[in-house]
Order: sequence, then C-alpha cells, then structure tokens
Amino acid sequence: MATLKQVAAHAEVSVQTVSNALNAPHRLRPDTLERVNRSIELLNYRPNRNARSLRTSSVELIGYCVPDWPDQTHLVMDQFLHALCAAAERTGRHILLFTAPPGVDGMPTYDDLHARRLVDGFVLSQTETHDPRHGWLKEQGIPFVSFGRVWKETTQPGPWVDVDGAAGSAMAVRHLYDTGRRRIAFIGWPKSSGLGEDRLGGWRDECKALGLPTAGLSVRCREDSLDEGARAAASLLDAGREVDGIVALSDILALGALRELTRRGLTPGRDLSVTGFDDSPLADVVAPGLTSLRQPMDDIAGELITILTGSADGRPVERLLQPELVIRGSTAPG
Amino acid sequence: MATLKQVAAHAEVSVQTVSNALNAPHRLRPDTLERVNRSIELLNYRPNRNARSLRTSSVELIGYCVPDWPDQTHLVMDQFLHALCAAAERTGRHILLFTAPPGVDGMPTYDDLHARRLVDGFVLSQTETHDPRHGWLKEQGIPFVSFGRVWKETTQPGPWVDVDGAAGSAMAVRHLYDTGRRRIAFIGWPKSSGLGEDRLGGWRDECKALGLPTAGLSVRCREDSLDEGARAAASLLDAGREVDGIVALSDILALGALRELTRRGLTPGRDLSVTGFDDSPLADVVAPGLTSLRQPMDDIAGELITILTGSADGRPVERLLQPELVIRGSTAPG
DNA sequence: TCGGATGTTTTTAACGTTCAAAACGTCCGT
DNA sequence: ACGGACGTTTTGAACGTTAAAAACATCCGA
Repeated sequence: MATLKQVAAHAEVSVQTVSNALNAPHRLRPDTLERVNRSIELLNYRPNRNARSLRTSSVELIGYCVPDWPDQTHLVMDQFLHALCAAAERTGRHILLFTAPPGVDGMPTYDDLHARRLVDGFVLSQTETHDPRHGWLKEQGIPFVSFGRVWKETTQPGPWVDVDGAAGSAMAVRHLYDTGRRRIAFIGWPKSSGLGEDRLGGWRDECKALGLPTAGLSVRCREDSLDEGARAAASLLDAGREVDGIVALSDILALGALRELTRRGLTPGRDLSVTGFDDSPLADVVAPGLTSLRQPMDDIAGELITILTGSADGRPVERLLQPELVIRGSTAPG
Repeated sequence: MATLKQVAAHAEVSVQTVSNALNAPHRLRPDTLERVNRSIELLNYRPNRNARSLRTSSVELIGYCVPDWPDQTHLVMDQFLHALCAAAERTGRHILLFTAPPGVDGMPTYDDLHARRLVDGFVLSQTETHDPRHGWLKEQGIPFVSFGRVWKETTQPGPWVDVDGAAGSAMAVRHLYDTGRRRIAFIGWPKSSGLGEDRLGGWRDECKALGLPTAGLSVRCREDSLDEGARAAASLLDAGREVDGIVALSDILALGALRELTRRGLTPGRDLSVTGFDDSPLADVVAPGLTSLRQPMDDIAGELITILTGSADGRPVERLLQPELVIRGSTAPG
C-alpha cells in the first residue's frame, strides 16, 4: 500500500508537495501537479484516513443509533438509512452504526463514541416526546442534528429537521373532501405524543376550515397496533356517526381500520376512504392499496447532513419539510 | 480531551505504562495499575481510536453496503442491521455503511474503502446468483464474509453463512402435513435463482418423503410481487389440482396468494393453508397472520462477525443455519 | 557476593498525515 | 544591482498511540 512518502520519492518532490497536490492543488505549479498526479495514479495511492484523522482530528464519520424498537416503527428505516448514507457520501462522509439503550441511559455510549473519536457527531432519529438526548448532547458540546422534534414547550436544543405532520393530515383531509367525503374521522395516539397532537391538529383545523364536523370523530388508541386501529374503526362505526372517511395517524392503524371495514363487509375506497402515514411498504401491499403520506427521505437526509456538517452557513437550522400524498385504492381515485 | 501523556504525567509513570494498563494490565505491578487506573478515571481518559488505528493499522470497522433495491427485499434489513451491529459491538467493532452500484461496478468502492483504511473488511448480503463480488474481493485479498451463497457450480470463494432454505421448505411442508394437508403446492421464482431452486428442492424432497404428490403443483413467478403471487395461486386453483396447502418462496408471494384466496371467498387457514418465508413485518400484519420461516438473525450476525474477525479458529467457514417456523393463522393452528 | 532469572518500567522509534514556518526562486520596479 | 513581493517547494514538528528493545529492580541460588 503506497504512502505519501513513496509517491513523493517517485515524483521527486517532498512529501508535503504531494499532500498539497491532493488538498490544495492550486498551490502547485501546473507541471509539478501533473507529475505528482501521474505518480499518484501509477502507484495507485490512497490517503490513509486514520493518519489524516489523527492530524486533523476529524473523522468524517457520523454516528446513527439503530433503534431497537417494535417492528412497526422500523418500517421506513431502510429507506431513511439509504438516503442518509447517500447524502453523507456526497460530502465524503460515512455513517457509523451503533446501538444504545433508549433515553438517558444511552448517553454514555454517545459520549464514548465521540470521545474516542469514532465519530464527529450524530444524527438522532426516533425522537421521543421530551427526548433527553438533545439537551445532553448540547450540554456536552457534541455536534448533532435531530430528525424529528422533541415537542417540549420550551425551545428545542439543537438543530432539527422534521416533516410537517399537521400539513400532512390537512392534505389527507383535503383529498378526502375533494373526493366527496364529508364526515372525516381521525384515529390517533395518546395525548402524550407530540407527534400525535401535531397530526391531530392538522386534521381538526382543516376540517374546520372546510366546514366539516369534528365533534366525536376523533379516537385515541393506546398503542400503534393493528388491533387498536381495528378497535378504533369499530367504535367509530358503532357510534353511528356516519363516518365516510378516516385519517389514521399511521399505516398500521390505517391497516387495522381497513381490516375492520372489510370484516363488516364494507369496501374501502368505495364505502369509506382511509389514509395512513409514512407510506411504509405495508401501504402498497394491502388489498386496495393504502393512500398514505410519504416522507421526503432524500430531502430529509440532505438537510440533516448539510446542517450537521456545518455547510449550512446562515441557513435556518430548523427545517420543516412537506410530506407528499401518495394516492392508492383506499381512497378510490378517479 | 485527555491524552495518554496527560494521564502518564498525572500518575507519574511513562506513557507506555498507561498504554499497558489498558492493553496488557498483567504486565503492571498491582499498585501501579491501580494508580494509573485512578488517573484514567479521574481525567476521564478515552483512547483516541485514530491514533491507535494508525499505529496498529486496524480500524475495527466493518463495511456493509446498504442495498438500493425494490422495497420487498428490504423487509428484514433493519432486523439484520440491528443484529449485525450488536454482534460487532460485542467484539468492540462497529458497522460502517456505504452505498455502491450493484455487481462488479461497485468493486472500486469496496476497494477504495479498504485502501483508505476506513474498514478492515466487509459483510456482503443481498448475494446474487453468480455474484461477482466474492471472487473479486478474494483476489484482492480484502477480508469479507458473505451472508448468502453465490450458487455457483464451483466452490464459492470465501467464507459464508446462510440459512438452509431447503430445510425451511421441508419444515413448512411437514407442518402442513401434520395439520392434515395432503396436496401441497409450491410458488417460487425463476430457475435462474439459486435460492429459489434450494427452497423448491426442499419442498419437492419432503413431499416425496411423505408420499405426497408434486406433479403440476409447482408454479414459477416472474418476479417477487403480490400480483405474481396472486396469479400463481389463481393458476393452481384453476387447474383443478385440489390444492389444500401452499408453500410460497417469500412473504410477498404468500400475501399475493392469500389475497387471491380471499377474493375467491376461501378462508386461509381453514380451506387452505399458506406459508411464507423470512417472517417479515408483513406476516404479522395480514388478516389471519401468515405462517412464515424466521431467519435466526442474531445467530447469523454472530457467525458473520466471528468468521470475519478471525476468531473462528479452526471452525468451519461455511455455516448453514436452520430457520424457525413461526406459526400463525394462515395455517390454522390448533 | 555475584550471575542470572524474572518482573516491571522506560526509552526510542515508528505509523502516515498535515500545519506552520522557513527557504528558495523568479520577476518587477526603481 | 537591489529590495521587495509573490509564487512554489521544502523543512521540522506534531497529532496520540503502540511495538520492540533497553533499562532498571528484585529476588534467588550458588
């Protein structure tokens, strides 16, 4: 494996000149540059990243904690990881994976990775309401950026990127309205979830703006599961509210609702429209197809990396991106 | 950030002694060791990984290429990644993600990562029939281990770990047999897929061993999609073969089959049993639940890391692990 | 009391790179 | 011809660690 020294000897220049040829080529006389480059090519030289990192104390690696949660929340993780990885590579960086206990118990792991100089900083995701990680990292002066908001009353520590859940719900409501639905219900999560309240608010506000009823049309589930989604749909139907559209807070809940409709002999898309959230692989796999709100993963990843690597000069460090409505059979297109 | 030098000064020993306290504590006199450890703790010292890597020329990072394929094939990737990550951490290592073009076009990327010393070696997955990567890496002397076989006629280059697909199919057949099914069909892939032929063989052999018919009971799909699965199920039913069980090569195909059964008013699990492969999140989310063959991800990841990091002294470098049948409603338990 | 064996610690020299400063040329205006 | 300005290249030192060898103790048996 060739080193700078060997390239320098071959090109008959000093080691520093070869280094400059790579990092500051404008400093070299054109003919020298060409000669050095020929030697580099000939010897198939590649800079040793460890040596460079030692000298510059920057490793060009970004830590990402792979979540250890129930399957449901993972459904779009591979999409996210791929986008993040690609975005990092566009800046010559890479993603380093690690595992850590959730919450504050995981902080020593983050600290350790940074202290041992395995990573320059972190991308947080799977953000929880009142997530303790942001404050902790900020206090330690460890660089990070969050995918997802913390939903505290106070200002959130550190930069973040998120998808506008309220706008997403509103888009879903609007789409149902445009396809003739007039009694649109919402299936959501417990009040403790900031994300849940955000999406719920979008539904409520858009319904009001369109002059649609909301009273008694919102159900909270205890957890993000099929059964809870089905139960919620059942309670809406049993209450005799004459619901003709359901905006569910997640694809899983939506699927549960779809199952309940089918069980009762109702045809999703025709008798009643349903939408989900996140456009997970599930959405494309259920019977009539589930209309869902896609998160713009490439944009999200791009923003995260831009912010984290500090190339976001002057740009805001809080970015709210718009989801995209992917229409499928569950809302009867056409 | 404390360095060895500072710890050494604080503990009033030489730098090398502190290094030894960490890497070869048995060399120190117990009281010295204690004193050094106190200083380490007090100064909150963490070894700089870049410096160590430079010196030892080993980075303790393992490269993994995040696949850029249609969603279906990703369905268990997050499980795999988590397991791989955890297994790596058990040996003090971590996973570095990267993207690369498929096939031989991606090889320069692998080479580059290794030459620049960003990784010590690679874990390959999404192995394709006649995958060119294995031979190439072996030729270059770059360490790697494969999750999945290459299905060449000749001996496969390099070590691998895989799940016994034939045994999996056999387990599925056996389970259907035990629950009273006697005409068990197989829905698979094109002949060009080694993995497909493996699983097909398992079905055929087990059926024969049990004295069950196979003639006309095997259908090949063009691709791994819902529609193809549905089409295959339809053709089996239309052919009047009186099929009462279906072993599908993937969860997606199985789901397609389930959809077709439901469409025809048949009840999966009661009228006809269906099994899938891989136990993806989908299996738990469809109507009666899909019986499927779970890949033992933790074992797989453990073996991969063990083999790659060379701690597999004398152990075979080709490991075939057994899948586990996860029984759900689609095969009418009880 | 001395040589050797053993156990502990220090010294020296790298690993491959980049930073900062110094040195070397070349050209120009005076 | 000389001083300065600029452009290009080299020198010396450092980043934080570990391998190998040397140095220093201590203890034992002869």
